[in-house]
Amino acid sequence: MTQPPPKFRREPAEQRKEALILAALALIAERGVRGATVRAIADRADVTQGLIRHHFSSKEDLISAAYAFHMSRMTNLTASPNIAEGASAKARLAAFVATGLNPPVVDPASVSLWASFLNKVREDERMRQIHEQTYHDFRDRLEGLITDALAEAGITATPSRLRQLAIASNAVIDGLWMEGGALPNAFEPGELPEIGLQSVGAIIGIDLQKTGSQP
Amino acid sequence: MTQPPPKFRREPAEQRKEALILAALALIAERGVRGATVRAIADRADVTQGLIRHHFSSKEDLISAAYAFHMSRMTNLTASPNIAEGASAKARLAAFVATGLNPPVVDPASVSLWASFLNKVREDERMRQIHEQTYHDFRDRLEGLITDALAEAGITATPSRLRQLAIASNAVIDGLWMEGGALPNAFEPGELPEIGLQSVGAIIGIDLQKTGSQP
DNA sequence: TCAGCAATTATGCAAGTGTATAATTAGAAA
DNA sequence: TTTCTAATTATACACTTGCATAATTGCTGA
Repeated sequence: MTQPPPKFRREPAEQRKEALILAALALIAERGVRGATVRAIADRADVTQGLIRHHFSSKEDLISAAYAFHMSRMTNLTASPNIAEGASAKARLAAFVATGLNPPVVDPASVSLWASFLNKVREDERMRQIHEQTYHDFRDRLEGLITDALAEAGITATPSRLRQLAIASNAVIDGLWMEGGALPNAFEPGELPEIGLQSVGAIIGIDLQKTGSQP
Repeated sequence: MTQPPPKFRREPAEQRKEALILAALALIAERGVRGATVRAIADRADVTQGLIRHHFSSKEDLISAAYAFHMSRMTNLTASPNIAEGASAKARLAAFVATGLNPPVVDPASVSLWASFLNKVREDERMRQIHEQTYHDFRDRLEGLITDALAEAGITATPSRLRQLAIASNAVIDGLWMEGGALPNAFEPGELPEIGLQSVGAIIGIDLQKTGSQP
């Protein structure tokens, strides 16, 4: 007697939750939050819809988890320095800017996800906190890099001015990121990081483009 | 015999269409596209739902019209020069930047609307065209102002460089606009235009802040 | 090997969705 | 006043939605 093949596989909870989150994110990016129905998500994850309610207390709960997951993923993407430890502060800042303006950070799906979540962020308190913290994390890292680069160049700046430089640089990066994702064909490859480096450099008063990777 | 009061008012088609569009926009800004159901829109416009189908061939049609209406409204808001005819090019550029970074252009509802529509833009060809044209209109106006301001200051720049300066300046404005709308409490009043003027000035190499309104 | 538990499926429901279609009726025109 | 038409309401239908509940079933530990 041969056994009939199993009708489904049991997965550890954490693993299945992540699979459901990934399916939700893919659908939200493709069709917006409204296209990410419980049934569509379950379908994409090759699972029946009841399972979602078993792992998440509600659809809102899944969406929140997906948002947190996505934001953390984006943070990790931009966090990876990708540059030698001993590099100059200027080189590190330049690398940070360039990373945020190249794939995979610049990506239509990412921008689409960001936009889809923005509305929920305004309603849901938990989401608002994730949003604010991610934004400030990114800006604070930027401010730190700017501070170091200025010090390295022998330029002094008040904390208030450093804050403004960080806000402005962050705005350039965000703006370019957004436009690059929303209008993927409007820019040449490499144009976004080039403009970004040039502009952040002009704002803080340091040329970031002619940067050898060596210290 | 007194006549019973009329049970409803007949409005000219264009007027009712605009009322329906405004109701739709208000709902989308408040609750996102998913909250803007046919019934909710009709309710807010003090009308029964059937009327929507009489004036628009489908809900999609209404949403498209609302998007075009909103974009045109935003364009008009930023287009109003609000500054004397004979003003210097520098002053006109500064006024343009400041207008885009103050209310009512900077506004949570506007950002929310923009985000809500972004997904639809990727699917719907008609919406994509509206989006691209609005973006390029704004950027082209910016490029014209930058060109004039540079010429006025005796600075020459290649067309390619002018394009890059416009993209960069546009990105700063967009980024600040977005952050100001998404995190209304994260910035002091007047901080956004201040940073915007400072940054655009640094990017193009002209101080835009110490600008008397006189030519 | 087998008992028990949690992961998974199966089924159904009540509310809300966009849309269609027919019945009213306000208001201008004659 | 009466007619006529387009604006408006009224009603209903088929479908989707999130959620609940009960019935299975894969797997692990004794």
